[in-house]
Amino acid sequence: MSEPTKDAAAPDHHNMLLSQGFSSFPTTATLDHHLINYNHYSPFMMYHDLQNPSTDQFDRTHHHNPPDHDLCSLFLQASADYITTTPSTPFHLSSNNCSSSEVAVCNTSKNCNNSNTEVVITDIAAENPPTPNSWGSLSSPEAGGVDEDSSSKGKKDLQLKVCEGGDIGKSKKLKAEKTKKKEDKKKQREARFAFMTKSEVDNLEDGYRWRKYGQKAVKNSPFPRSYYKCTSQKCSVKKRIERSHEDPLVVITTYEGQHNHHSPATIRGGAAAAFFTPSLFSPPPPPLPPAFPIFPQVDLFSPSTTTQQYSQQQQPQLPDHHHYSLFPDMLSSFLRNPHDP
DNA sequence: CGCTTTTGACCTGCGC
DNA sequence: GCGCAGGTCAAAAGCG
Repeated sequence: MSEPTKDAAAPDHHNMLLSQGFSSFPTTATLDHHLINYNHYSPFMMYHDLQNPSTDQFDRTHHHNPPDHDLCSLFLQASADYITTTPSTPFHLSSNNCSSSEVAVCNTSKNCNNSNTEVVITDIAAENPPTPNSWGSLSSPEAGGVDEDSSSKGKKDLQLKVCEGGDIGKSKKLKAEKTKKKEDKKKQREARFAFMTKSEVDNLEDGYRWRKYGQKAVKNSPFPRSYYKCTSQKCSVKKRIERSHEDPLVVITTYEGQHNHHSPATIRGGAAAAFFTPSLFSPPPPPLPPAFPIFPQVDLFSPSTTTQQYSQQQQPQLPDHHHYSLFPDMLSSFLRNPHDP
């Protein structure tokens, strides 16, 4: 997981969570073609293998408790910081396992001060995230980027050629070209992150201002999906909010793209300031329970440093990509154990 | 009055 | 080509 870069004045949501007893972990990876989801912040490192639901190790004992909405929002703000300021994702994902409408299931449980919050971040399609230099020119029609219409028109032309071609070899070649074009188009899509949050409130405050531009009924779900755009000029970030049909208490928030500006709440000290209220930061959090045995609780940025040291060392810097490259191997080694016969 | 939400129409991709 | 589902647009309505 990366450390967001911040202004001196900006609240440090990441460290606020760390001070609450949450530790930082990467989000998602694939292992043996299985999509594995990790907690973003959690005192417990838990996971769920999508293709082996029997390995579900979620702590469901606190689900009846009312969720702590402030904490949910803090998660979202920290995650939004991450999305806004992280120039690259930790590792590539197999987004094929997860369609735009499917969000992988994984839970994080925290039982602290009678609050129970479950937040999950799933990097759905981060195959070709923009670099920091490209933040101002994200590929979207609104930002004057790649025109989706023209690419789809080209695709139609290609389909026509495939139909007209009598030569099998040529047809195969064209089909391959078609597939490649499809993949290229997928790569052009903005990075997407899905958050699953246990909450009675659909639209949790995440520090940014959004304008709703659509709502659609979702197949096989009684709950509609809402579409939002960031109201900031030249920012093409979108988010979708829907409730899980499997668990109506779970809100699935999917962010697409990266903000090219800071959170208005951060600047105004509005919503973010609420997180400094005594309800969250006084009295100090109780000691952490032991980490989940299979997944040692480590700070992946600097395993030997404390949270405080970590923030002092890392805060002013951009995320170091070398750290990310360590994650897949490290986590794969963690994750293999539960599946071993 | 300006901004946001609602909602039906429209567009696009995909499978058959 | 057709139907379906997801996503977006844009006019109208709602709200502070």
